[in-house]
Amino acid sequence: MSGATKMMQRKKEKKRKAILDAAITVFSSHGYRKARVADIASQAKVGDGTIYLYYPDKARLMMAVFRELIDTQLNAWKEQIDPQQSNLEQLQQFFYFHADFFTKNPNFARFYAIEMRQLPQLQQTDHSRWPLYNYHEAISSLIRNAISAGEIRKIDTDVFVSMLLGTMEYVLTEWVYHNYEKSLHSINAKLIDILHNGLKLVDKERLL
Amino acid sequence: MSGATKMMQRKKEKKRKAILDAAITVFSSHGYRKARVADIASQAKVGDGTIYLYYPDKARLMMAVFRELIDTQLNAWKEQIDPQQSNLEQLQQFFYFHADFFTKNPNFARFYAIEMRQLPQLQQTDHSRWPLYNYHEAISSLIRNAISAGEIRKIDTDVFVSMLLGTMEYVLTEWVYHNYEKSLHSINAKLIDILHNGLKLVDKERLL
Amino acid sequence: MSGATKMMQRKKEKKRKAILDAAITVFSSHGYRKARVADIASQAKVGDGTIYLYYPDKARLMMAVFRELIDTQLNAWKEQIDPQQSNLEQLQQFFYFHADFFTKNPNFARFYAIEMRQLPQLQQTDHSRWPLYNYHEAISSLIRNAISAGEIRKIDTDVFVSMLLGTMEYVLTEWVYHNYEKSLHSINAKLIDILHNGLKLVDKERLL
Amino acid sequence: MSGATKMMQRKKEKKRKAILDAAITVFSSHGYRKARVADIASQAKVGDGTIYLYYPDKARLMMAVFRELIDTQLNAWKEQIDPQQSNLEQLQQFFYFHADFFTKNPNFARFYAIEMRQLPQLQQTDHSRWPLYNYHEAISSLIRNAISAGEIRKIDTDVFVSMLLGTMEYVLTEWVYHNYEKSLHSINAKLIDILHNGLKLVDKERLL
DNA sequence: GATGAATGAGTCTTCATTCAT
DNA sequence: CATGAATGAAGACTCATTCAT
Repeated sequence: MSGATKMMQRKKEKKRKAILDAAITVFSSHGYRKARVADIASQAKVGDGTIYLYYPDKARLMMAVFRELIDTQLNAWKEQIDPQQSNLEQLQQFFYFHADFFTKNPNFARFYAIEMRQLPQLQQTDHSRWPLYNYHEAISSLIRNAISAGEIRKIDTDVFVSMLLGTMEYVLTEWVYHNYEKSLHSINAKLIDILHNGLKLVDKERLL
Repeated sequence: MSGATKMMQRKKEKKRKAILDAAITVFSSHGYRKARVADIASQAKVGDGTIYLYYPDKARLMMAVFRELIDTQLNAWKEQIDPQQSNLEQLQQFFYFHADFFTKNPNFARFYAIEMRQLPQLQQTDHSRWPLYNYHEAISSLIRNAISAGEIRKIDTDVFVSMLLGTMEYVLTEWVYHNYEKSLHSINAKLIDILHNGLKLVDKERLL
Repeated sequence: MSGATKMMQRKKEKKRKAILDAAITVFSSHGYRKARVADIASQAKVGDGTIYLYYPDKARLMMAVFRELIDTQLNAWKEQIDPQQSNLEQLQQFFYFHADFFTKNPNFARFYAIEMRQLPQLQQTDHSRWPLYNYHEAISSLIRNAISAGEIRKIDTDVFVSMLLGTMEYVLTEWVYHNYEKSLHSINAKLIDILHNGLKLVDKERLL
Repeated sequence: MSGATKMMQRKKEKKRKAILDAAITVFSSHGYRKARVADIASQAKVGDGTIYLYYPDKARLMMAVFRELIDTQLNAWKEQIDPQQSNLEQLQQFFYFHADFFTKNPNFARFYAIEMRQLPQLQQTDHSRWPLYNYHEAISSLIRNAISAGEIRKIDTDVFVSMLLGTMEYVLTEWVYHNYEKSLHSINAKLIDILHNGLKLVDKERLL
């Protein structure tokens, strides 16, 4: 009996995954508002009502899609980290990794930059509901480590995370709005330079 | 004849302003989607159809509301600039000014951080349609001047603007999501420090 | 499974009929434009949206109503045909049958004469979409048979059909416009005389 | 003073004509429903409200347009009548004349065949309001004369008029629906044959 | 658990007509 | 007489969600 139950659970999990995948596809190509639950259902090859056995409503499904995407991204990033790299290098790698990903999947860039903003406001009493919570945590931890390791000076971690993710979002949004001109990689290089060295005149310049 | 026309033009302009003000109020309190055109009309004390004599549709009205808010902000900021200040100081002032404003008008913060993101995508072939175009330009020019004046080193202006506005948006969004905890001013100070000095260990720290 | 499906199909067909009947009633009494979809829905005791599961829009529903009426008419006419009658007599019967029907259902006369003309123009690339296509075909075939059987001389079938249906429509329209004065039957008799004998002076008259 | 008044009257008449002409143009190209009063006004180079000084509402303007077109047609037809022709020949001429006209002005055919049907129903207590009243009268009179002159046999005039106008409308409608295939002239010839000779087998055929 | 037919709330926009100037 | 800015009524349609089977 327990075996049968396990199999059913596995089956359920498979169905949940099918729905999630369908949702990713449909949300990505149509956007949250235009995406119809019925489309997701037919894409997932389940009945319309079935979706509601797995997710309470469209908005939560969207949230789940986000978390799925973000987790997938985070994991992919973590897997390709070279443990020899310093924390700072890993952080830089974070941006190059995403520049790569979005360049290759412009649809997801639109999704990330535009669609995330359409997320219906849920009660935000819980910080961990913040859609980018996991990103925040991952970067946050890297920064703290970099500080501990003496790789960078002691800056405010949260503010710095906001700078990084805010810039990333903004750049991405502009990139999408302006039809994928420019190169995300070239932007990255300039960004890292500013972050690392600040605005201060360097000694050489000061001499001039 | 020309007198009458002038008076009518003034009257029309007054009505346009009434509609815009009503729209700001209604959009701010209900959000773009829940705001009904009919509510805006009655708030502005005009007929439903009158709105369409001034704005082609709800989305464009929203755009106009934005531009109005942004322009008002920009002008208010410009007026309180001390011409004695360096470009860099003016830039810092920009953020303190906004921190002030949003702290005092949290409704507008929500509007700016959340509602702006609901803006229906119009054809974005024209860069000047970018909602924050004026902000971008204003900051951009300050930065270029600061560079010319030797106040800061020669960084990529566009990337830097993206960092500033992106961070501002992100911080604001977090602030709204997390129910106006923290203080925007304290965040500002930390932000400016990071931007100015970068991440690099300062000599003193390095010596330790 | 197949049983359940069959029952559902029958249920669906019943609902389709309910909607169609409600539409006939509402369209007939209010006219196409004033008829509200919501009224049809409540008359049919279904939800507003349900109608759209069966007909893509109001205009197509109207088309379906037409075809339904016309088919019903055609079938009723065919059923009461006396197979002993010649083609010509059947043709005459066609008009007497309709005169009867419309005299007894003046509402349908108004519908047929007036409302049909409000039909939104769909793309008319396909001749079989022509609302009176079935009528055209039925009469056309009678005429061809009458010619083959030597009952009437060899005239142009299409033109003759146009004469018949056009006259029918016009007489009906006048009848409705002029508040159902005259008798459709008396008109019929005169019409048939003209059609059959033409305008030519008959020999007797010529002799006078 | 009387001179000035006369001039004003002439001016008014000119404006009425301008509005009517504009209405013809706009109604013909957009159809009654889609035609906007404001478009007619601007086409006529008058204010929107001005139209209502000349016509009580859109529907009556449409009626006026019809009468204007029909009168123009009737007059044009009358002018080209050869007084030597018999009444019957004049009647035939009536159809050839219209076939010509509509072939050269397919837009008006659409207008006549389709748009006339959109005419909002006015109270039809008065027969002379019947849109085709003038046509009816003109043809009616020709027929009566033809009968008196012994050119045709004594048929029911009204029914015959209905046949003629009904057929004309139907043929025109089909012609428009089916994208102006066929030739109106060729149809005319067949039509006249049927009308004149009826359906009866002619002696020659009877012999076969 | 799964289905998918049924529901019905909810709103932007048009445009004929009016009337103050 | 002429204007044209202002009005406001009116309704088809979509689609997230439910629930009987």
